[in-house]
Amino acid sequence: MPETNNRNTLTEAVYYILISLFEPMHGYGIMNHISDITKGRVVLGAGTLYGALNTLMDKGWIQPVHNPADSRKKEYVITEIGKTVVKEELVRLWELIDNGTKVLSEGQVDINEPDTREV
Amino acid sequence: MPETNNRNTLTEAVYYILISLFEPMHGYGIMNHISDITKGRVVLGAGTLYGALNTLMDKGWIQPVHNPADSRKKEYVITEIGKTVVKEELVRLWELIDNGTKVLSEGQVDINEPDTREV
DNA sequence: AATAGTATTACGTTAGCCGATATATCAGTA
DNA sequence: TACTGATATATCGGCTAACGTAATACTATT
Repeated sequence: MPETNNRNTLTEAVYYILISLFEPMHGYGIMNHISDITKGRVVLGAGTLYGALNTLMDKGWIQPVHNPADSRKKEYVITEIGKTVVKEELVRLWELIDNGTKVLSEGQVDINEPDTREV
Repeated sequence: MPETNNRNTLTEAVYYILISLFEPMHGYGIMNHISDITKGRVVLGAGTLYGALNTLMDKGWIQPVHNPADSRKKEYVITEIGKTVVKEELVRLWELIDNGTKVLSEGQVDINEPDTREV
């Protein structure tokens, strides 16, 4: 029984699906949308997409939307819970960037310089 | 043959190991350091840590450092390649944050408002 | 000897992702 | 009409990376 569930990070696929669904969108549209806003860097396979959609539905992070106009297209939209998850993920991403830029700006410790860091 | 290798993202563990090694550090110290700077949010298991260290050595992102002072401690440090990887990861993280904050600031489309979006 | 610090690996589990495949609809066109 | 290509949903199966646990072992300090 793992007490510390470290899997509280979103994959890139899930993250982009979630932020795509701040407006209602159908599966195929999500694929194209993600490819668009990442300039082709992130391209989801069909298995990834529809698999993730099911998982997200089970978790209650997204929900289906009925659109009577085109019965062929099944639309989804993010839930309030899903929005909270995205916000929490953004906090985590900020932490990563903070810690990363910190060491990059500090650069290397000069080996000839006396090291005044705390032990 | 997958043209689009989508595995160009760092895991949280690898990311934090890399930025820890902007100054030389030994395995056990890395564990504690990561736990420190993430305020206990990220705690690596031993297997995760040493497994990742080996992988990173193979990739040439980190390299061993000899410290004659304490032969018991095997120190590592990030390479130039490793630093480049971190910088590229930061670019990716910025993209995620940009796209995320964008939809969050835009908020929801008001359902009573005429929808002027493109089709 | 006991304790704390440190390194290492073997092993099992799971998540995540992709490719292949099947199916169906629609628009355009030959 | 029939064909074709793009659109669209869905699932199965398999591969791999990632992770954690546990166990082992060594060394320094007390």
